[in-house]
Amino acid sequence: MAGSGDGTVGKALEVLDHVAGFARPVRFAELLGSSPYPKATLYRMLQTLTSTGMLSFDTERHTYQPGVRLVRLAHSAWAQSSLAPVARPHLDALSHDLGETVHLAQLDSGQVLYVDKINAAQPVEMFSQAGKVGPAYCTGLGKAMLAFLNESELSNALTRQSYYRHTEHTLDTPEKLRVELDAIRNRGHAYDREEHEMGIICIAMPILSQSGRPMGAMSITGSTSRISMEGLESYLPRLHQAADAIAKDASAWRFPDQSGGSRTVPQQKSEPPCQVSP
Amino acid sequence: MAGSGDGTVGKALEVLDHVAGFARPVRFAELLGSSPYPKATLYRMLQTLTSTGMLSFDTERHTYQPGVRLVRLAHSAWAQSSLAPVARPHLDALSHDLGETVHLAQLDSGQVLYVDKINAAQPVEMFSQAGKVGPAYCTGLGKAMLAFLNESELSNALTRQSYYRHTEHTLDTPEKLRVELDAIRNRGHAYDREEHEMGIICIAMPILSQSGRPMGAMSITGSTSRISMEGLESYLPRLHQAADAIAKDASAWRFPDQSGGSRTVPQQKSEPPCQVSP
DNA sequence: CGTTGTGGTTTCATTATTTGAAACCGAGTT
DNA sequence: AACTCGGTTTCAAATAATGAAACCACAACG
Repeated sequence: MAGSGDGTVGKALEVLDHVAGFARPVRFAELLGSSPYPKATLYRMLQTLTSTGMLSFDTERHTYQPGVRLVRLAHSAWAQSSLAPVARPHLDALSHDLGETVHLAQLDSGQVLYVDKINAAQPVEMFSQAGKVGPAYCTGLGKAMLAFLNESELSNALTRQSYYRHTEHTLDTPEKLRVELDAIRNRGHAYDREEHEMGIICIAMPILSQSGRPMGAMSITGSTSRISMEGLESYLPRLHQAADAIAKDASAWRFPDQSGGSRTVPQQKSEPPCQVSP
Repeated sequence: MAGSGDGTVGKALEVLDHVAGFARPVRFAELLGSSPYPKATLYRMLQTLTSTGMLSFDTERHTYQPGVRLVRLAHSAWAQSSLAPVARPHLDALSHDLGETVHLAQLDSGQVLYVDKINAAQPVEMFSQAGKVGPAYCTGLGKAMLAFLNESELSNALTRQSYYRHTEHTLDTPEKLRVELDAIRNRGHAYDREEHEMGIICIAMPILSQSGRPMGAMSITGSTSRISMEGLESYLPRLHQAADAIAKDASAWRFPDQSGGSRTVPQQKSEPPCQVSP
């Protein structure tokens, strides 16, 4: 039931998030303005984060930005904690068969975290998609996952939604949303009827563990100009099959090898500082 | 000149790295075995990291693994701190024209951090490539960047190499490496003559800032079965042109907008804990 | 040319957090 | 029942974080 800041580390990470929140390099003063911490404290936190490579500091412009060390860490997070590696072949097949765009996402802090995307035509946009976050209350993926949370998780998650009215179809209150989630739970899959963005619709399905918890969700997306809700509906069997297959693989996965605990080949010796200066 | 652990946060991040180092879920005891911290301390650190979502804990198997929150953070790191977004069109064009695989990397802690890859044929492998790290001393990309570091940075970086002899062509001492780096600095580009992996060769070029510092490097890779060193050499002009263009764009970049400091649309309300249980 | 302001950095006594040895706990062995 | 092996909790001592205020560099101003 811990709130936000777990000790020093928690605070430091809040600051990190804060910096990442600006989608651009930020100056100290800007951060200070929008931060609960006093000057000196914030200053020292930034110092620490910078010297550990989580942030990088541009000495010319005096700006902070998320450091590349994160990219490295994220690689292992993505490879291990996300469904993406297991799901990839299934998504590929699905997108290939149907010729539509397919998304894979997981729930993170009540938000939809995209972890993979297979673009129908174009050659993928990589990271520019994976790692992106979106609202849960108004996307097919989000609703598909929310619908299968237990009550305590759900009520927690519902608190975190902004209920911003993106379009005229957005479900903009927890009450409306709960009704929809019940329907989804019964039906087994979710729709996005232009609730997040006009002209964009999708059909989404949760990827459930044995115990029925949502490990993630996948969706088939289309634009109203190209496809109708009924059109998407017709993909249901394939979608269902893919989601099941991923769930199955994901559970099977989890027992790689119980062998030794070190990397194959030595790569480096110790840890270092890190700084940018263009 | 700070060593490794900056205060509590530094230590916590070391632990995080440690967990990420295992490329699989790890149990407490395993970590304890290979950690300098006493039981209780390590335990509490893991708790903190888990409750902040940097790690996730599998309650069934009692294992830790990097948390998805990292993926989210890395997205902004990648988009802001890496050359990838700016470089992407150039890499695409290059790979398309030449029909070869192109890599983009940056130096992180004396190692090569891949931030993008355009695969000649296949439709990209996403994160599975971006975020990966490799040795600097025996790759074209690594050597291209090392060659343009200043003496203090270089000697620091050279310390961090493992000099593991991957192939019979690997330069396996700092001395040999320095000679090679001098040559590269004069020549302006680097080769990988099967130094990292037999059958794989590449030509690499640093991407230099105005001040001559290496912001990153790019390479064209091939297998000896398909192309010769001379073949790669013939791509030099295009490679050079691309590297220059990226350098130019990267410097021009850096002035997005000076407008307000908040996101466009509200997305969530506060920060939460995070846990996995499949 | 001295004054005021702004953005950033450092000091230092106070306060809160981290630390780790050791005790403890629960679930399997033997 | 005694023992061991992961894992978790306690508690006084050691350490690190805190933040008000001082300080510094530099630029704009009067």
